[in-house]
Amino acid sequence: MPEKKVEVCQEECFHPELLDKTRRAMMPGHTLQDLAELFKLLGDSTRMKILNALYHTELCVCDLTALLEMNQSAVSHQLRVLRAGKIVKSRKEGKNVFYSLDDAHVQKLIELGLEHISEPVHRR
Amino acid sequence: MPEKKVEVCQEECFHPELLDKTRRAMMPGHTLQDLAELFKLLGDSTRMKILNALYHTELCVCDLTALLEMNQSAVSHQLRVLRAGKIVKSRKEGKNVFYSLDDAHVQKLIELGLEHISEPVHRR
DNA sequence: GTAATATATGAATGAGTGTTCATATAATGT
DNA sequence: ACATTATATGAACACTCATTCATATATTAC
Repeated sequence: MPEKKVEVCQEECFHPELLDKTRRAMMPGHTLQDLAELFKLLGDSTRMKILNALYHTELCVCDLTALLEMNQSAVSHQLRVLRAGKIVKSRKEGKNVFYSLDDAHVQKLIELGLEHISEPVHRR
Repeated sequence: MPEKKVEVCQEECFHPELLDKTRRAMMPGHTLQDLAELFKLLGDSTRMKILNALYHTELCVCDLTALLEMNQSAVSHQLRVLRAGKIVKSRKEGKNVFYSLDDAHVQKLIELGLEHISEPVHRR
């Protein structure tokens, strides 16, 4: 059998010194993982609706359920995801549980995201 | 059969006036959808690695393939996703295709995200 | 105590998506 | 022309994840 084919491209293609430099400049893997996980939390329209609803005021689960016109169970599941990600916090009051945003960064992230999607047509 | 059970909670639970006010303050559905879709693009560790690699310099596909130690096909697929989302742009030079970030918002989003995940222990 | 209501949660299901494999396209060199 | 290399892409597969259903827990009212 001939020697195993190397899976990376040949000399004229990649730029070792640039690669090394880039590799050193990159964030550690676990940081990138955490970042991706954070954005994944924001990457669902149901959760985005919830966050937008909580943007100005706290709301209880059944407020959110009525607002989103969704299954209460689905709302609770998503709230759990957001709570686990430290995006929202909860406060119990009698039978109700009120949710609110837990981090000002979230608002800023949403605002920045808005700037991106409302950008004028891209070049090209 | 008795009348259909209403799926929203009863009087003492939700707050109609607050709900109406919140409803009016919320962004239109398609905007929230677009926002979620943008964040979904950032919500994958492979794509986040690519974006971090392109943070300071442009790179060709095989540079990225070597850097991520992944299948070239997987890298190309993810680049296509990022390109479709207007996150990166490409430039052809001979046999190589060089990719770079297409929007300064992306860097800002990543920086903001970093602030969130590197936040000191949350209250509570 | 029981009944009613608000919320949480586990299991099942179905849709979405990332990776791999095989292959196609495009550009360069001979 | 052919061979080689870089990149793109379609199909298949596996895995993740959002929603639904059923049910459990907790709180209030009676």
